[in-house]
Amino acid sequence: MKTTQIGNAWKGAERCENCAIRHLVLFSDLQKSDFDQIHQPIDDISYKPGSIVYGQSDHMEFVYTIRSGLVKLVQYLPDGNLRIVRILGQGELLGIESLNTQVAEHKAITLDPVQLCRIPHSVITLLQQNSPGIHNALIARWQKMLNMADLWITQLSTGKIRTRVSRLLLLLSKNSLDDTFYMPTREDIGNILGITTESASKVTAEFKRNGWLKLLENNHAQVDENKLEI
Amino acid sequence: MKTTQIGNAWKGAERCENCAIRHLVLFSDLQKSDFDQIHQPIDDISYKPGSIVYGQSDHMEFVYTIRSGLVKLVQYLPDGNLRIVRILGQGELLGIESLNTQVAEHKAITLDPVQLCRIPHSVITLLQQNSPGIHNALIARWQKMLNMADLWITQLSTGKIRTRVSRLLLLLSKNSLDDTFYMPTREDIGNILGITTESASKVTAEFKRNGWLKLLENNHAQVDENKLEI
DNA sequence: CGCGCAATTGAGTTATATCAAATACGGTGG
DNA sequence: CCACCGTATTTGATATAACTCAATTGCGCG
Repeated sequence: MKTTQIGNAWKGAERCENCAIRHLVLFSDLQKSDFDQIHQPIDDISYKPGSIVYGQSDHMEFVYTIRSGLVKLVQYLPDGNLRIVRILGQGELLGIESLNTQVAEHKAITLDPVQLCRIPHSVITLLQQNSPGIHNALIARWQKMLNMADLWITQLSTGKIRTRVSRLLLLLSKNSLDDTFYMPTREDIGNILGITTESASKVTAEFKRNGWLKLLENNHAQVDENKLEI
Repeated sequence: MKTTQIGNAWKGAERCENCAIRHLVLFSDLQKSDFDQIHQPIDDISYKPGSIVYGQSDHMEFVYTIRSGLVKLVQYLPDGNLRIVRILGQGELLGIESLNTQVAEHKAITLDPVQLCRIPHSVITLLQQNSPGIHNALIARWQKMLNMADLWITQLSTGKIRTRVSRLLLLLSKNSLDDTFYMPTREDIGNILGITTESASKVTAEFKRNGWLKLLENNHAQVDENKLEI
């Protein structure tokens, strides 16, 4: 299942300092001297779509920065049902909650090809003691996660199905760099919105017939932002 | 509306140090010397039920610790609809997001008689610079909020109405100190679960008929935890 | 080219919303 | 203390939305 290809592992964080997306990640505020403190290896790992990064209730010794790709966070209900509670993208942090509890609150599954940096908890702990800048970066991620959770409640769990699918597609579209975006499977759409796969399919098929939604290759899609109802 | 009775205002934080619920609040880890840094007044304010502590998008210069009572956080949708995204109780922090953005993400309304400590942002900022212990306290609150948000998504926005009402009542019951709990209005239950007031009423009325839910005076209630389906 | 999974579609059922009316309740003033 | 008023809650009948189940089609991959 977890078909990870361990790429460039290296000691310490020499390359973090020159990382192409450093401005987007946790270490954006750090100084040269801060990086010198880091002696544990920070690995750069590639995942195929559908890989499990970690499971709910897993004991965690790492957090993960998303370099590229999308990851869904899934939570299971006592009755076996599940709900996708967030989708995280570039620059966001996986397993942030485990920094305090050592335990993962969610199952994290990649949606498309994903590259992650795996950061040992001990690195974060060390930086927290010596590099005050890290605090704001962590808080910012907590805040973004909470905003997204609230959005999930108000926009994606409220109202008629057609409205909610619209909101989801618009959200995916806006968060994308170009005018196309990753189109989740109908099953995932169902688990994001708390509806059945069939209902998700009926609405997306209708949007396609109306020409408001166009499916492209590679699980991507494009929407007409003016036609979709909010 | 906002009928606040400003109670004991005082300079600095002499009384914070000896606060009866200090172990529950943001300042639990602070030392004597930390309190000496605080020179802005931290006011203790009482609110009647239904008072607006602050509005969505308000410019914020304070955060609020809940000394007692319950506060609902409400968010409005573009179409005027609303959803209650959280209910906060003793020891929790209102307006935590405004520490970074200066703007409130929610409207905060008291459910029952509430006592809050109003803490200027500047106090938190100061402590963040000089008293590292405050960071963990803040992170812990972010984490608790996020856990609650996820619970709202998975437990309270997923499944049939009867199940969701059950989960809500059980949740309220478990979070209560004694075996009774604050019973929200049917309208609030609707806005918590994303259902209509009538549906909320029909289910709660049914629970009452079955003897699984007993209404007490003072908007309190009691449930038979074994009978309510999860 | 065919296989297997994902997506779509349709018919029938069930759950929930809607609309309207009746009842219960709490607080206020006499 | 009681009657009254306004609001919250309950209830019922009906309309609509969503789910369920089953069958079919479409699509990517070997």
